[in-house]
This record gives sequence, C-alpha cells and structure tokens, in this order.
Amino acid sequence: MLTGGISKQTLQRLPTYLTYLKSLAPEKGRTISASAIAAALDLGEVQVRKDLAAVSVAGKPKIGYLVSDLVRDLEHFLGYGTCNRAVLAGVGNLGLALMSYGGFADYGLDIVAVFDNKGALMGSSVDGVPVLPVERMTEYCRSEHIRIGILTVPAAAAQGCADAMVRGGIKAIWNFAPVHLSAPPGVLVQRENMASSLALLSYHLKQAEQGLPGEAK
Amino acid sequence: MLTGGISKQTLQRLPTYLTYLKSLAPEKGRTISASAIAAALDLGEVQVRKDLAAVSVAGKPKIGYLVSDLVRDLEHFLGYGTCNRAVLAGVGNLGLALMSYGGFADYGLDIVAVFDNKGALMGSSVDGVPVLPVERMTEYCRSEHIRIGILTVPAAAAQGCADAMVRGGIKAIWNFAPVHLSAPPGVLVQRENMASSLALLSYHLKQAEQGLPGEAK
DNA sequence: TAGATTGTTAATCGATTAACAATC
DNA sequence: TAGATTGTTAATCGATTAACAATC
Repeated sequence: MLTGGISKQTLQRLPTYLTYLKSLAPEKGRTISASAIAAALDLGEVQVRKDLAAVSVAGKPKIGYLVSDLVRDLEHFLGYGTCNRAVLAGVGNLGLALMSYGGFADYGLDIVAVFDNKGALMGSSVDGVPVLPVERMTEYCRSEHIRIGILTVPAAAAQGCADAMVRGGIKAIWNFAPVHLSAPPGVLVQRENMASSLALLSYHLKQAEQGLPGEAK
Repeated sequence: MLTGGISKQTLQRLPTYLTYLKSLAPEKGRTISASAIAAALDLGEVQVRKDLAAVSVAGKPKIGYLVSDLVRDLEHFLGYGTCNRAVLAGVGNLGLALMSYGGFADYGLDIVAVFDNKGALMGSSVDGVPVLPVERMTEYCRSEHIRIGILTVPAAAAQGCADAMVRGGIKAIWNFAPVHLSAPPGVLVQRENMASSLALLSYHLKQAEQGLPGEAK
C-alpha cells in the first residue's frame, strides 16, 4: 500500500479503466456497471468496484456508474489536468519514439527539453522541443524546477545521467535503459523493463510447447 | 504460480540478475554471494537465493555462486540460446525504435518480418527485415510457424491486428498499443502499459508534494 | 573447528476473491 | 415490493520475509 491508501496494483489499473471508459460512445447520462467493465477488461467485478470506490463516489445501486463522473474522477485522481513538466535524456530511436508516441500530453506529461551529447543535434529541436547538451541538464532541471526525468540513453550512460538528474532536483525517473539504477530515498525510479516482459512471453511459449498435447493452462 | 513451478515475479526478476552478472568483470572462477547481488539490485537476500535456487544448482555455502555457472543457467532457463522468431506490426516510430533497441537478439528474439499498411513502405526493408502489407500477415505467420507477434500499431487498429495474428497461429502477443486486447485461451497477451507506469510516477510526485515538509515515505 | 553462506520451513504481509449487507 | 447492483467485511491465496537448519 502506498501512502494515501491506494495499492500500487490499483493505481496501475486506473489508466486502463479511464482509457476504456473514454472509448465508449459518449451518450449523455450513460451509465455502466462494474460487471460490464470487468467483462470488457478481463478483471474480477469485485476488484473493479474496489478500485473505483478508491477514487470515485459515483456508484449507485441498481444503476451502476455514470460514465462521465467516473471519467472526471479518474482524470482528477491521476492528475491528467495538471501538467507535469519533464526532461528526456537520450535522443535516439527510442527517445524520438516516446516523444511522438500517443501524445503524453493526454496523461499530463509535458516534455519541455531533451538532452543528448551528439554534437550534430545541438541547437536543433524535435517536435518543437529544444535539444541541449547533457552537461546543461542539471542546471536546467534546477532552474526550471523539473521533477520528472525520462532516460532513454544506453545502459552504460544511464547511472551517470540519473545522478545528474537527481542533482538537478528530479524526484521521479522513468528508466528505459536495461540496467538497475540506484537513487537516494525520496527519488522514485520506475523501470520499463523490456527484458522482463520478454521473459514472460518466451516462458509461456516454452510451457505451451512442452505442455502439448495437454491443455496449456 | 505459473505452470512449471516458478512465480511470475521471480521470472520477471531473472533477466535483471542476468544483466547484472554479465556487467561484472569476467574473471575466471569469480564467485558472488546472494547478499552482494541483493545489495546491488535493491532486493532482499532471501529473495535472491530463492530466485536463483529455482533455476540453478550453483550455490555453495561459504563461497557463494560461481558467476559463470549462474550466467549459463539463467541464459538456459530464459531460452536466450534458442531463437524465437517474431513478427512486428506497425512500422511507426515505436516499431522502428524496438527494432533498433538494444538488439533483442541477445534475448533470443528474432524479428523476421514487419507489417504495415502504408503503401510507400512496401517492398522496402528495415535493418534488413522486409516490410510487407498487413493483409499478408496471417498467411505469413502460418506458413513460417511464427509464434510471437509485436504490436506497435495505433490503438484503433490493435484488436484487428491481434486477431489476424491469432488466426496465423501466434501464441504470444507483446502489445504496446494503449488498449486492452482480448485473445482466446492459450494465447498470452503481454501489455507494455506506459500509462500505468506514468500513473505511478505522477502519483509519487503528488504524494511527495503533499507529504512535505515531512518525510516522503 | 568456527564462521560464512546457502537453502528450507514457518510466519507475515498484501492483494484478490467470496460472502453478505446496504440501497436505490 | 423485489431485484439489481454497489460497497464492505471476512476468507483465501500468493509472495515476501524471518528464523533456522545444513554444509562447505
């Protein structure tokens, strides 16, 4: 359980509810039951009710939830209104992909500067965001009060980059580099671990193979 | 617990151990203790021992683990030797990023064809991998016995693409599109959920803010 | 031998699920 | 009212951690 009484798992499911609810045809006054949401997202219905109860007061017995209220409460809880400014380090393929990917603006994330050490890029801009030399990152973060850093540099450069971010006052690092980073207490490192996901996929295949012809369960 | 007696969490940690062990200077006969690994990766030492015991016979009291044995056992368990051929659908920024990202070949993944519906791309190739029209994906997967599909198409196209993959006999889908996908039993959908990660980051910031000036914990 | 370190068994913790009470 | 649906309290399940036994 995190501070504030909401579990990590619940928190991670909230954006999924929101995306689903927003994908529904926006009829005025439209309602939906927890069971319908659960069926659409392959979740338990009690779990859906518990998750929603944590962020919304909306549910009405016999009727369900007013979709528009739920969307409003989820967006408010997740802070999709308030913009979090972020910097990104490492303007390679992955960095560029993230900048163009689905508009993080929808999620309240605003990438305001990107940093790299390839001289050729300096002074240029990507999607209207300036590209600056990494040496200036700490100073930039401090003076602009940036609190989120996104790391898409190679593994070998990641810890150094993270340290520079921490010195600049950054409190949350989204790490795409394939290494474990250490950071002082109070700084959250959220790792996007591609290798972990891949491990699940390939283990599943191995099991399915060996499990045949019996049910793969 | 998955089939085969290893928990999902353990499985997800294994690649992290492997990456860490490989990052060590490769001295012949080098050993390492569970406590040292735990300290380096911010894990509990009992957890490390339990995880390693699930995949390796290597540990010796008073001495620790022989790094080279551990690397060998982890690679074997994770199937990094045996190549899993995969197709990727959606040659946008993210698709390109994944193809160039850190060489998935190291993880036993081999992207052998990519699919898109932008006419301009047809017949061309990316990193030596041919770009084909999506209409041919099902047939291609079936005839080439592909079992892994990577989805980097826009949300609106994702379910249709996944269905085409399933018809082609694919058994594991790595989904980067921001939607929940449904798939028949026996087909694993592993979602890379960027919005979930962002939710953790921004919640952490919100808490840190409100928690001040007290300790953020 | 004594001590460091592994591996296992038992206890704790947290999250999910089931049963039920509340209510529109 | 009766029935559908929410929300909560209790039970279950799984993973982590603590205590301890084994061993080089």
